Amino acid sequence: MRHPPTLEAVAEAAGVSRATVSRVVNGSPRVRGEVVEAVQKAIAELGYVPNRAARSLASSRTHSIALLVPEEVSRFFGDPYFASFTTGLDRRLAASEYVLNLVVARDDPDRKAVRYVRGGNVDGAIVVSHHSGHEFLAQLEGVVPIVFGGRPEAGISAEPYFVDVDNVAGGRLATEHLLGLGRRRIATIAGPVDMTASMDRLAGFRAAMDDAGLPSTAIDYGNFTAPGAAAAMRRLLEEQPDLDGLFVASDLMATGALRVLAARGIRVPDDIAIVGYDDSPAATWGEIGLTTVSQPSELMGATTVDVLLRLLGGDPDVPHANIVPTELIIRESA
Amino acid sequence: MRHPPTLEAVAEAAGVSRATVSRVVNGSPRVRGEVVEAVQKAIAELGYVPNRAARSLASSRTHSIALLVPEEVSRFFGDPYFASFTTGLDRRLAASEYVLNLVVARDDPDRKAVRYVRGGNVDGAIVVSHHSGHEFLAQLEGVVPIVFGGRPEAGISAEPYFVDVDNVAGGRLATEHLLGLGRRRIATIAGPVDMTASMDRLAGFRAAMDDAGLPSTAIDYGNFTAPGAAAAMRRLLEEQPDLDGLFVASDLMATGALRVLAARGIRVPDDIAIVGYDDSPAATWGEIGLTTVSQPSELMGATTVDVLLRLLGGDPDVPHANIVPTELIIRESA
DNA sequence: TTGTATGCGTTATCAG
DNA sequence: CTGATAACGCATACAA
Repeated sequence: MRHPPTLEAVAEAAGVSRATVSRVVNGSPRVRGEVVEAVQKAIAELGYVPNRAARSLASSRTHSIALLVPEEVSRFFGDPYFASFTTGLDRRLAASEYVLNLVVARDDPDRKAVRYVRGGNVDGAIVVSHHSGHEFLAQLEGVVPIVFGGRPEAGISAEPYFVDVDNVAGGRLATEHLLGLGRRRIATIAGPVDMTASMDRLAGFRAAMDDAGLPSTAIDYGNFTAPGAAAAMRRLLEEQPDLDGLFVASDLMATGALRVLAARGIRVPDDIAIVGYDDSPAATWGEIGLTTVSQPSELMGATTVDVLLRLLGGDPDVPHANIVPTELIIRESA
Repeated sequence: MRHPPTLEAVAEAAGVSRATVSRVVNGSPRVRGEVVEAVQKAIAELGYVPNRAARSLASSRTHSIALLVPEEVSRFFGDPYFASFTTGLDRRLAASEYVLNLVVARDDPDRKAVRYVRGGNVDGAIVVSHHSGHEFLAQLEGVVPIVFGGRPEAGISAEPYFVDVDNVAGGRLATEHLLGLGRRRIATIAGPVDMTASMDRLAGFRAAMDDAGLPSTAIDYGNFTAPGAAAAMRRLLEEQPDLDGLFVASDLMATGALRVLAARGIRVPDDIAIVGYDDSPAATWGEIGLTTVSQPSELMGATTVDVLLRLLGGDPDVPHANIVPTELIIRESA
């Protein structure tokens, strides 16, 4: 592990001062053309790469941002939403000077994540999760700019920057589609009660049912997991066997519900029409394509980066709430 | 974004020198007890967190390692192997002082990944991928210690450190399971002859048969594809119609073999017991679950970290080849 | 346009 | 056991 070349070495090789080399490296316009060339030649020959720690120490900017994911690693990987979100984020980030540091930690016992951010490792952070109540995030308040993928629970941040879809509108959209198909005995499988996204979708469901003059009583909860949704589906069928419509708050949960229906010989969409949420890959895993509300998660990831970069760029009027549109993707299930 | 407290501030608050504070922070044994307490109190009160850039610059250690994944982001997330590998890796790393920097880049046009590592951002790197031929990795040679998850293709690294499964043991494991079921007329469908993984599995098969005093003559090759395996299956049945056991060197090939058996009305496992390899999703595609040899990917991730940490710790005799055991996943086919 | 000098926050090497 | 003090590699006011 030999010693890498420093600015000093490049300067010597090019016959200029360190300051000039630094200017060339940072693309300063006021350096004479031939000097630039000479320096770049020296850089190439020596294989010089700026030392990030030194650069960061001197400029107090790290050129890296953290993606904080307060989830289990397995959960992070298992959920297509995160995959898609991260893809959009990564793509957008690739076009910038920044690099991404992924910090996945469900709980943060040693406060490693907090120490990481507070230790000046990153210029900003993006937080994505389906959960809330991670009060350790409060420790990051005011340290660096933070943008949330999905509106955070109140209490985590006073006036957060976030990117989100209009989940109430999404829930309404799904439900109205079912109503438009003539379904009247419609149930919903919601996500966790401690998550705004989940609760907003439920609110949209209720609003649509109210508007149609129908009772929105068939409600159960699936915790955003397939097994959880399967259990919810069983309970719903027990209470109301003659359901003809179902809105499930995530596609992953929908797969769980579909499995239960298939096992009982209940046909989709003939007997029960189903609308999911997310337009994740899970929507097309099964025999029949799932009609679903599309969360443009890739766009959300990209937008989150945009917002953060504007913040880092010192843009004075970045909006706190950044809402991206949802749309209904119609397939076979409804 | 206020100015975070520095060592200096802590030193002043505790009435000692910076050097002493540094010692306390780094757990040096030779500091008087009461002084330690005073310093820790000051640290807590000020909410001091060491600045990583400065620390890294001074000590030339970053306490972070990179996970380099030369794949598409979507591929990285979609593949259960990576998910599981990363889970094991992350768990092991959580117990250490290190943090993980994820760098996913299929191609590296701007050499961002290379620059990142060469820029002194990490103390070491772990590389996982299904692909080979990523010559950009050669640029990292000698910069920091690197450990590969899975033996890298020759040419990427002269004498690489890597973690891999023991394919010979895997082939043996599968075959011995068949023998343990009382099967005696056992055939195998191997992979390509020019792949070590494939040949090692075959060697394991032969060794197990030898040990059992049985002839290992029923051998054919399926090129790791389902059609190839189907053809091999037909040839094997032609030569020896009374087979009662079969070891197929990949689950994908097993699906091809199973199709042939089904077409001929040969029952699995009643007539022929089958063991596959990989524990891939293909193992559960069919009607009957495939008993298969699984790569303990989570263990591999953890082991990769272990190896790297030993390297970083200056351990003089870390083995280059680190082989982890395989395990048998028993389902219905054998 | 270029060079000089200083400081960024820590660690590490000396003395004491 | 503790305190000065010199690096660490780079960016950047300030001079020239």
